[in-house]
Amino acid sequence: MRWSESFIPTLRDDPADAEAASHKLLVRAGLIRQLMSGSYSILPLGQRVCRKITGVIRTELEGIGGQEFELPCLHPADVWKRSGRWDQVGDELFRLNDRRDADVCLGMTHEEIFTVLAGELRSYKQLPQIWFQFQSKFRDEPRPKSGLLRVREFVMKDSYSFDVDEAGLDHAFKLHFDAYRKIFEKIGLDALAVEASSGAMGGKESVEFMQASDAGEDFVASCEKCGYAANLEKATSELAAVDDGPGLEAPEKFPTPGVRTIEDLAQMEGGAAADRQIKTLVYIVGKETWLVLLRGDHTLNDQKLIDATGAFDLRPANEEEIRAALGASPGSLGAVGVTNHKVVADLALEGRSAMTTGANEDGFHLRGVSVERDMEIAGWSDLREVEAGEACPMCQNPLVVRKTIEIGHIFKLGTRYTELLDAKVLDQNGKNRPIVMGSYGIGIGRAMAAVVEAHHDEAGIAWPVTVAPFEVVVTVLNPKDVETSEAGEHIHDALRDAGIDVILDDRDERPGVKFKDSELVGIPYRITVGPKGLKNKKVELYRRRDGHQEELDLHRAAEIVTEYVAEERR
RNA sequence: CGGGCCGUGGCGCAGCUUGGUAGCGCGCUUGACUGGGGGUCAAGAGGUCGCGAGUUCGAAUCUCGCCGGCCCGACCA
Repeated sequence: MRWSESFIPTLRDDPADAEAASHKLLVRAGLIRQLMSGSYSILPLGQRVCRKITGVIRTELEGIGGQEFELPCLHPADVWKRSGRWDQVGDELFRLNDRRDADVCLGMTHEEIFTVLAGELRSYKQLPQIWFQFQSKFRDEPRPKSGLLRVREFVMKDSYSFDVDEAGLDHAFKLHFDAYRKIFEKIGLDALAVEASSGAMGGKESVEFMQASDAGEDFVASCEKCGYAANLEKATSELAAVDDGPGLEAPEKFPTPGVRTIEDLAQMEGGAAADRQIKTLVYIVGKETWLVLLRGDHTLNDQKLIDATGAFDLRPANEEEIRAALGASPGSLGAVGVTNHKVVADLALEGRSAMTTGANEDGFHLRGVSVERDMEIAGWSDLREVEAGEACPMCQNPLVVRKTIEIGHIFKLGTRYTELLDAKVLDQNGKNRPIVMGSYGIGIGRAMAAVVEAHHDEAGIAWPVTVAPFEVVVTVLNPKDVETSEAGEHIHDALRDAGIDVILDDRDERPGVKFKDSELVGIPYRITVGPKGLKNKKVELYRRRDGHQEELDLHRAAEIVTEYVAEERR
């Protein structure tokens, strides 16, 4: 392949609207171009990388018995209505009408459609099955950002497992877990597997694969010592016990003029330390008003509340709603004596007494409150967000919190979809039972961006050989010099014939331009062919990853570099 | 959806406050020189100044509306 004939539109400057390193570099190196917010064209160089990534994934999935499909993007509303998601997912689903005015939508994933196909399975003898595809997904994200990291249209590898029972699902899940580890390792990512919330997906267990990066938007708590790791939406920690001391017979109201915050009350003479206060938050859950209780110094994690309530439309109440519900303004709220609203409390409040909380009367608080004695708690849940430095729930070592990119997510779905969409088989006893299902995803573009986040420097991208658009570039310094350009072509042809992905930079450009471009694009090996070296029958090898250089004999260069590449392909 | 910023040749930007011939760098075309880290010289091509209305003799510039993009937050399979 000749650079002079390729469409590789590199840019000297960073695009003005890019922030994340991967965004800047993918655009500058000519791999992608934006079409509109959250929608990108993949250019030839980017497509080559994506093809390598999908190749790695395909190999591993076929290795665990996966069979490849290709399903439609355009779905009838009917199946989404039957699974309940038509009403559940809201604005994130792209909905449209066809010419007969029928409701259709663009698939945001393919549980429904695969489940419809799984309806053709009749007997447990046909199980297990693992089905997968690479297909575009559409999600009308409220805020696309960071180039390929959060988009509205993207290709995803999604796979689905179908088993007779839970044990089968556990096995399929484990197969995927191991396959994912291999995939991410092979494409050059150092993915951390973490416990995650299943979100609106349903199901009871899920694991996310996270790549540490400043460009990420998820936070993960992990323990360096025992390996515990969880998304902050799920993470827990062990807290030091708080000594409440002797309490009171009954709550006692006291004036707290001007006190609006936990901090105010902690500072006030006769107030209470933050960890001796009860924080009262008001949420609108569906059509109901709920009170959410936390220790004063703790923060609510919204996803934990969503998981605990099982609600999908939930938001903080506004000032008027709070007044209407409790008769006081934020700053003096409490749950003592509240019976007309549902009250949920964080586990850290269990058994606590002699606490201070709002009196539902502006300017007054209650002290001497015992949580169980004085409040009607409808449910206890883990609701608070873990903070860095708190003790690991497994081994008490201090937890580390890191920003990460979610590059893969695997779910144990269970029978939600198969029951609603009627995908059942007869078991060994001739009894009809819903297939037990798992679902597993990897975003291809996001994975590519994550690799860039993990492998770049000031000069540009530094692809691992396994996903590089080209493994070797042969840079001809002076293409007008016949001897130089012929030498370059010979090396190029020899590498190509040896099965190496090689590109010949035969452009009539200054050497500096070609060096900069090859480093920006991030090709792992560069063989420089120039008149100076040729006088001694030498060419120069440059390794992008660490800048290592060595001189090679002209006639052995292709052979040696082929070996280097083969080694790194693994 | 709330807050902030921004739309001017392919890319990056100036011009707008104070209305009057649309500019710079890079890139692009042609030619010459040059040839181991984005070279030099010469001659060129390329712009409905996001869109629409208004004010004005005259609008990139002022006013209003709309559209689009980025960032923070909300949200997020």
